[in-house]
Amino acid sequence: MAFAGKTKHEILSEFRTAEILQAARTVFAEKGFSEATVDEIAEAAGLAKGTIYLYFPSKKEIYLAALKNGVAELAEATRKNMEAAGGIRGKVHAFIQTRLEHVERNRDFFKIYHAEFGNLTHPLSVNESFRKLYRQQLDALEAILEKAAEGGEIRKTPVGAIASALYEMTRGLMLRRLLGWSGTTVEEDVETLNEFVWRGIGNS
Amino acid sequence: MAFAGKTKHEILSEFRTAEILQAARTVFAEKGFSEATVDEIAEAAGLAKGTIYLYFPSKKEIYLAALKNGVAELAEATRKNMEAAGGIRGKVHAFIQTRLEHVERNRDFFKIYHAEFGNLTHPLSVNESFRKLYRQQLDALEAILEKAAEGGEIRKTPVGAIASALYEMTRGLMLRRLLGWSGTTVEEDVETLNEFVWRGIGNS
DNA sequence: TAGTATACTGACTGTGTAGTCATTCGATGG
DNA sequence: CCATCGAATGACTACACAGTCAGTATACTA
Repeated sequence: MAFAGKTKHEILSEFRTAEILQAARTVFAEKGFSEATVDEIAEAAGLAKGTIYLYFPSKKEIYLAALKNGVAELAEATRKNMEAAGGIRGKVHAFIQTRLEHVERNRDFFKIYHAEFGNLTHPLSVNESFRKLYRQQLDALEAILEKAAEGGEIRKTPVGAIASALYEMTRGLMLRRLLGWSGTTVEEDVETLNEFVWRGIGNS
Repeated sequence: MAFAGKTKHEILSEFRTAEILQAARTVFAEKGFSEATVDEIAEAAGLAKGTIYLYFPSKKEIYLAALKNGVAELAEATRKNMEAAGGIRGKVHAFIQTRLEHVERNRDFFKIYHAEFGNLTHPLSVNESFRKLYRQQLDALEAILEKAAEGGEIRKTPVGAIASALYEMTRGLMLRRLLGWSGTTVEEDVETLNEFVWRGIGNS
């Protein structure tokens, strides 16, 4: 981000890369990977197709760059906010809130992200590492729930299934918002979901 | 299904159509729509490509036929079982159970079905009607919850969001099973989810 | 058995698009 | 004002694949 100590070449390169990724996100979000063309990305970026290939080796790499970028950012924000929150109740709330709020600010990314879940069952798909990342997030969630269950903070449940349920019900509301089917604010959705989850796993 | 009163032509036609759809389901499940080729479907069906086009006008139509078939079946089974069940508690249980059990018997279909959700945010995607169907199912679920809330069977909640959550947490466990990440039986998953949901929306 | 009808075939065509590269542009500096 | 050089261009190539259709095989009929 800082330009200090960078050569002219590096500055330009970073700028072009960011420019292309921004355009790619718009196009991939609208059409999906297969239907999008590199020409469209080039046009959206205001560049010729050849220029795109000066900065990325293939269409697939552009896609992966756009995806990984956002995924890492979201995962990190989620992890951080959960860590900062005290107690299982706070952590679950942070999980839901972080993700739902993130949608609003990154609609294009979320369309790509969401579409990628559809490819999870195709072994030879664009992104094999995406499955691992998904698995890691579920495992992390599961571990937190497991610990809370042991500590008596929540009732005993099969935590693996609950982690999936929690993850996916949140994603469900994210999708709902993406489709414009929510007449509610993010805060309301967060509270609705949080209360639902909590009454579900609470030991009261 | 019954062959009575059918011409030779009709019988053959039905048989070939079913044969092709079966092969298509296998191929589309494995690769997804874009990555699958008509040649592969032909090979899986033990037919030449030209023959495929005697029974279907395009690749897209094969896909839609394979998809709609299964979607209608699942929706109908779900509706029926929910209707037969008494009370909101039974209906919710029927919803979860029907869908989770269906996965086990229709793995290929579910991979296609699941992949299609990924395309929901792409307006010009293969299947525009899929979104409507999804919406209808959510609306139906919402209506049932709304009624139960009015009747005091469950506590007052924003039913739209809860319907999405319920739908998607169920789909989440379906995906979990599809990926082979469940070490549990269907019955266990059904019970886990049902208990989670019920404690979540119960007014006790 | 010959003649006809119908199901099937697979080599071929047309198209869309990923990726290339010879050429042009424009900035810098002598 | 010209020379040099890296960045950008876009016409072009190669290829994959959906969809076609002239030709073949098979089943029926008389």
